[in-house]
Amino acid sequence: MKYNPSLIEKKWQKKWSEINSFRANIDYSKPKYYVLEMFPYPSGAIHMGHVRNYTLGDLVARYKKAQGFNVLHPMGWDSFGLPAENAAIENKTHPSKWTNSNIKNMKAQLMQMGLSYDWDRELSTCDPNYYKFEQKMFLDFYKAGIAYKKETLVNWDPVENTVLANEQVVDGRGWRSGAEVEKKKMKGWFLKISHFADDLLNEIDNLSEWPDKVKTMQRNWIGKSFGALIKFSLVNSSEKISVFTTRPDTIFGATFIAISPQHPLAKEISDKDSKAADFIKFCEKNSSKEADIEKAEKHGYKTKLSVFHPFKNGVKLQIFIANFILMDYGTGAIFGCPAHDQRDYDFAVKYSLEILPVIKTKEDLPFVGDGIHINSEFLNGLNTNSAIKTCMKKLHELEIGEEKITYRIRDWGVSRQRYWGCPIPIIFCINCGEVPVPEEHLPITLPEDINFNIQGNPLDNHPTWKHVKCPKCNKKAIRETDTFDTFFESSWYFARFTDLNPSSAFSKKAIKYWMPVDQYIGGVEHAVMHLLYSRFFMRALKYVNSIDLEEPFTSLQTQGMVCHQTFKNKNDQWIYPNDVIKKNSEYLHFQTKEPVKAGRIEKMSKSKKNVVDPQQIIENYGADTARFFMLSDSPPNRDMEWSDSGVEGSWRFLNKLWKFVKTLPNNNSRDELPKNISIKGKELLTFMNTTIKDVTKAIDEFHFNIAVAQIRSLFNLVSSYKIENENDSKIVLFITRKLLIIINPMVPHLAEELWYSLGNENSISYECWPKADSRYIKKNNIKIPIQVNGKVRAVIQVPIDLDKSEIEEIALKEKNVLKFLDKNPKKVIVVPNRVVNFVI
RNA sequence: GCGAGCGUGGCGGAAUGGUAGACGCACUGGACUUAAAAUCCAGAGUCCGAUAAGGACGUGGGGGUUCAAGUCCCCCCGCUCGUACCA
Repeated sequence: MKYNPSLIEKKWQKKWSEINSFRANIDYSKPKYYVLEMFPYPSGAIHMGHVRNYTLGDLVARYKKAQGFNVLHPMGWDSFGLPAENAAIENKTHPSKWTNSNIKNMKAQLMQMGLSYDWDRELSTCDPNYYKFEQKMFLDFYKAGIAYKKETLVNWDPVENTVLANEQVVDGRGWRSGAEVEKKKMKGWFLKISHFADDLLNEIDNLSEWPDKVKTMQRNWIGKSFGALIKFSLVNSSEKISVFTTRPDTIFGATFIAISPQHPLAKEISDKDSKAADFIKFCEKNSSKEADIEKAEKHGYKTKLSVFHPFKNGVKLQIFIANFILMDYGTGAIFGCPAHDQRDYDFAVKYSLEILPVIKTKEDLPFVGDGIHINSEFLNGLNTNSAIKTCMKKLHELEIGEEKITYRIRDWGVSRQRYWGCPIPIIFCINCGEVPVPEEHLPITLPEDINFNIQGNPLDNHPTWKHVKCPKCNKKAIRETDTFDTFFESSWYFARFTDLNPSSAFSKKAIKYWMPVDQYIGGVEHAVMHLLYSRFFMRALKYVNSIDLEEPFTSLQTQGMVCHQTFKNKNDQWIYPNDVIKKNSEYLHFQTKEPVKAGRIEKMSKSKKNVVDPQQIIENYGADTARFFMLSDSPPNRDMEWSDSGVEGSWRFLNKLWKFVKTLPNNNSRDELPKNISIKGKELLTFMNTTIKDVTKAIDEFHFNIAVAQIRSLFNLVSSYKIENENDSKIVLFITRKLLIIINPMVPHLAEELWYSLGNENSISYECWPKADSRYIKKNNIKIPIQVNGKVRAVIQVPIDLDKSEIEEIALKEKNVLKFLDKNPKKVIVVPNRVVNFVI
């Protein structure tokens, strides 16, 4: 019988579902293990990125189950979001219809992959039964003072009458309308993540099982910096302007002041100065993306105002409005010290401002390093650190400044002017102002009858939905028509999975047993925002006594992207890999037979057409082959290349495995070894035990590609073993059983089928993960390289743990070593069991 | 721009500071076949050498630390992710 994946995969998926193999229940007799992959946005069909992510998670889930853990492995849908609205506009389908049909389709696809999810715990964030809890959470946050409303600038498309996401602004224009995007002030809801900034920062140190790169990125994102607030007095005015600086020591090098176009003072100035108003307008045309702001050419407008230098008598500093000063950081105003700051330097050169060095250096300006201060009166002769301290003291004395800690992180804006999101439970009343919706009125659900032909927010345009009576005074009032940012939903779904009870968001018992998530796996693109918001959310929920937990994820693994070769035809148009055939190392178009140019290997994306549909792969090769290939080539945290030949290789291997097990003498598999084991048999068992040890280590360290390589090696060895007698047969069977158990988390359908064909009666998923038998692993002899001046000249085989002197003696007998030892060695380095190096 | 990561044969990748290239793919030769596919066996970093022994070179580039560097340090180049309203 040939290996027929479509047959056996369906069979086992059905069986697992019948016996509820993966249903998770609280069981205090076992240690728990919660594996979670980042849930998908239901975009329509699964892509290779999903296949990779969920294959990794499934391996962990099945591996941990085999190790005796009580495993929770759930899956759900991050189903609110912008694409559903775009689809609604383009295809005239309702977001909910579109979303739910996508979910149905994608769920069927995930089912085909044989993933060990407890589908009883499936959730979808656009379901009122999910989002009703987050309306309650928001009210709790609001009452506790960690949710508040403030004014913010948004991208406004004047043609569509819509707020645009950064992604929808292309070269300063709306992607659909093509209209020039304007900045518009709008009020929106914010969560006080800044209140938890210190804790979020400090606790990073305790996330020992997180990748360092993610921790570093989060630290930098929070961006705590120690500095000073300095108040400058305006000339001819009683007003003062505060600036934040991390380098108060360079104050004597200050030659100008720059403020953000959104600074209140800029507003004041523009009221009287039309050119200033024009300049601010010009700045507002620019992109609001940080990258664009930083890369944009620096522009400034010289106002008529200036300030007094706090220490230099009679010296005045001109105030500029400048496009590169961010209102959100520090005080939205800086003093410019061109000699010791790159940006200030560029600005000073452009506007011919004075560049006054205050730190001694031989290097070119700007010099941003540490050094001895000059031209700085009472700071002269001091290094940076002492100059900062001395300056701070002086600022205190004169009562014009103080120490100040600032954070780069800004409060989280959660308002979106969109339909397909969770409604924010606030009512605006002319008499009573903001009124939280009474809890008994929750959930506030979205109206179904919406019109996407009218531009703007459908909730705002809806004829009746927003008109309500004020819960306090019963007079006419209107609902908040903003909905939540979808990061809101993804900030607590992992906790919800532990118990889907309808009455409250969390059950204490379930949270206590299952949380935190032991292993969280997802794309590295979420390294900061989603993961930081989730960490914040748990703290915020704790703050309002909703949950007793801080860190949501104990161990984190981030996966790289799935890439594929790109192809273009002679007209430089992208070609689907499916339409390309290879002939004599040349690529041709399948239909036209025209030559095709092979381009770079890039992240799979629809625009470049270098996508491979997982559905096709599963249909052609089966889920196990797709899974096995996903695991075999690249380490999970790196980008991987999907290659057709690589898939073929995995397919071939699984076929070999199939054939090998199917042709074994079926003598009712028993987990036992014969009494007499030949030398050859012992060698094989040594290899098996070493493999078990190494595979276990590789899986623990998330190096699944190494685990695959080692399993392949074991298979190569055991399948080429010549069975000569009953004892050999028993050994091979014994090893094959172990091989199937350790490959089961990778290719569960195949492993299960072969397991039964060996005569076993229970699912392989109930088998325990094998332990390496240390008696077999111990080696007697070891190979040691002999070097002369660091170059290998020979390799010797010696008993393990041999004396240094004896190793040296043996090494000196090697012909090729002697050939290079024309002098007496100056030094001999012998590292037992490792290396010998003669230095001449 | 800033923050973070990555860079090893023809390709994906392996390697506690200690024999660079495990395992696989592609390739080449052979077996099987009327033939092809599939399968099985063997070979293989590059160059010199005889297809040997052996040697030289070799982990993006340049420098450094060390008896010894893919691995540690400094500088540079390239690519990727994030950059706060995509998810």
